[in-house]
Amino acid sequence: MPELPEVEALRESLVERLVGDRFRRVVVRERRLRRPIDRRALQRLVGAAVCGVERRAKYLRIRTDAGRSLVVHLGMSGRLVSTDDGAAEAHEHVTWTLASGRMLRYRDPRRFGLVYVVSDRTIERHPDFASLGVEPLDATFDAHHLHACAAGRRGPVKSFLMDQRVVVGVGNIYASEVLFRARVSPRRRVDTIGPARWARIADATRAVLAAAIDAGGTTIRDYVGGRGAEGRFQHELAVYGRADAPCVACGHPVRRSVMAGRATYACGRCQR
DNA sequence: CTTCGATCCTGAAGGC
DNA sequence: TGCCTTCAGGATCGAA
Repeated sequence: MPELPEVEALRESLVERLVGDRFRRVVVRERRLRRPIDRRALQRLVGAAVCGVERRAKYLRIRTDAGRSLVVHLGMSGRLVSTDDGAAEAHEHVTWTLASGRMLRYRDPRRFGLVYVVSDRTIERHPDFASLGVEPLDATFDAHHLHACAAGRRGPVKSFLMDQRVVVGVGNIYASEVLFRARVSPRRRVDTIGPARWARIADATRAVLAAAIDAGGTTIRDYVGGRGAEGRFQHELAVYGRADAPCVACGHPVRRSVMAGRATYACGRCQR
């Protein structure tokens, strides 16, 4: 479900709700996520104050003054929402109560997500974080970086863009959107891409992700922000989910295909 | 090493 | 209405 813009929008909405507050109680109803939840580790964060809410790739990191961070990954169907009160709904696997009385709720029907605690001292060496690529909104992300990462590879550029070891945060929706904006076919092999296309891909990646963050992310089905609000970028999608509809640039029908088992959308006329 | 396919899980949507 | 199939925003694992 959530790609970088959704997690970043979530981060922004949770910062003001969480920082300065303190975990008072935690209830784990279902521990079987992608990896089992460590109840005791979550329990040991009770009493700790939240001192920051950060994002790395698609991971949300809630820092505490205990020198440990609560890490949340939303998988496909996860939600993390801050409320003033209310009862647990279906598939709400973890509920935190904070000193302010506010609640933080993790809900994830498909259970592809993650909730765990990691020491700030070792988080960079954690297997989830150790091999992550560059942040697409950092200055080090550019055409040169993409070109260098592509050396020795020959697969399609869409899979390459979604490879979190190359650049983080681009998932299935934004991969199609970025390549449309860059006018590059998702099936184009990376060993046939020259400097001009890499530059367009880097520029389009930044532009699409930034616009999606501004719009509060994309809500296709499950995603909501930290206050339960849907994103608005679904209204700005150029190709994703628009099979057979006219291309916004040339009017040619948008084509849906399947790559690596994932729905892929492109304009066969605009993208080469 | 890369790349591909299968897999984890539930619910919504569409076809008949 | 109800049953069945397909599909869904992620990431990992084993195999080729």
